[in-house]
Amino acid sequence: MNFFPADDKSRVLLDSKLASRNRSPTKLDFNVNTGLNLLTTNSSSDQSMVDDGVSPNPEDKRAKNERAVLQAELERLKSENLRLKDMLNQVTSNYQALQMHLATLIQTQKAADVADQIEEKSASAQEKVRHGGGCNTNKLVPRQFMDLGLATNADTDDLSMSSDGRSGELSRSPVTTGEVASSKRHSPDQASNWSSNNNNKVPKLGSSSSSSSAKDADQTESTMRKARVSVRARSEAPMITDGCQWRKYGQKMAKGNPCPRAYYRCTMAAGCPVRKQVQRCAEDKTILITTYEGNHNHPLPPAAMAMASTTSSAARMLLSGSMSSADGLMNPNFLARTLLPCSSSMATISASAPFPTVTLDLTQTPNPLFQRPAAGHFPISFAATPPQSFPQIFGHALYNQSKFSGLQMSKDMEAPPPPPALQNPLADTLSAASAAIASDPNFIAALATAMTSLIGGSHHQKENGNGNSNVDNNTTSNSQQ
DNA sequence: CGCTTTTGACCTGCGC
DNA sequence: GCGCAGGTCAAAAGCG
Repeated sequence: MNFFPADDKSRVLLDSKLASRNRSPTKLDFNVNTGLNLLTTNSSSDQSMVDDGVSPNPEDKRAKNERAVLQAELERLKSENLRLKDMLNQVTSNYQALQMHLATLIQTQKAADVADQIEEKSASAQEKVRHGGGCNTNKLVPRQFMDLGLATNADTDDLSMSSDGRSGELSRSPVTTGEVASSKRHSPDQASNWSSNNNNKVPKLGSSSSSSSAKDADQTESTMRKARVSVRARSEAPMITDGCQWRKYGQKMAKGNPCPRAYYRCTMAAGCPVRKQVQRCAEDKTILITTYEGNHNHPLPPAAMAMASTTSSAARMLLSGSMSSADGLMNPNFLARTLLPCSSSMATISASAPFPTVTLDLTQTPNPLFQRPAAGHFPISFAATPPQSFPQIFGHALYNQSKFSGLQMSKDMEAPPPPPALQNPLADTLSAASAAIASDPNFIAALATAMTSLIGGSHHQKENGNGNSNVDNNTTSNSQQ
């Protein structure tokens, strides 16, 4: 007997094609049952036969038919769901593979750059050691580390020790450090002067005469320039909210700009060296230019981490690049390759300014990172770096860098080995991007949307600008800019 | 009363 | 040496 005419056979084939592998036994059972209980498992094509009025119990048959229809629909949806899942998995795997490949390419390129820089530097150091003599030689070697962008903490700790012997004071040393690093005005002795300025305005000239090596250090320091990070953002507010507490300590009319420039100092901790300048753009007064300088010497609230870390990272990278060259001047190519690849449309570096300055321009397209993913720039892979990983990176508080970077120098890297230097540019670019997010609410919204669509909502952690990539620092880290 | 802001004076570096 | 410009100080004023 053939209970399965052509219709049922074709349906079995169709079902077997749609069903997943592990569901085939069920499907088989289903089909067998269908064969044995023709009325209950008929598809809609059998409806006319079922409803021909011959059946003794039409209501029961109708219910069974409905059930059969629903089951068929369910099976269809299941198979479609599986198919979509397979597609999603394939797309995801392809996406991840591409990201890995891209990251590898970027890091390879940066590794080559960093290797070149280090090679040049070590050659220069060896040259100096060979030709240098006397007490200066001893100073030169650690200087080389600093020239690679290392924190000036060790140096300044020494200086603060020599000047007032109170370097252990947390609120003191960082201040000194922050100012020493580079202010063209404050040489290290002046830095200690700065730290005591609140009490005594008379410069401590005596402290600078402690030794000739200190003078050499002063001269060298005077050639260093303080890195700054400038953020341009459209804002009607007098100041962008970056999570920190600021106290205004001055205001000046700057040349070429009708808008006054305001000077703020971080008041979250006594002696925090971080300052910022806020000024509206002369050309477009809706653009607020905020320039950050220095590193915080205290723990930061999450809301402040993004901007603080960004300024720190960007400035550190700037110094790292600038110090890489033999004469301490900037190496724009290096910087361009490390910072700009990710965000050339929003970040610029000014080497001609009094201070080396990284400018993050958030006034352009709110999200160049996502709008131009294939423009040849590293798209700051938020997706490659899953959102939940940001807080991990983020966890390295600036406070810690500034606190330990000096020790890393003086104690020959007893701290856990920092990530390879080549990873820092990546981290820094992430930082820069996170800062961008932090300061632009529209960007945050765009990012949230993009991430939701990219990650499929599996990662719901909001960045809100807190994403930070202040990867634990580079041996060449300059925790105090 | 304590903190913040304002604002004129002062300091420093740089170019001429 | 002088003037300019950027940056900072600190007394006075404002504010909650």
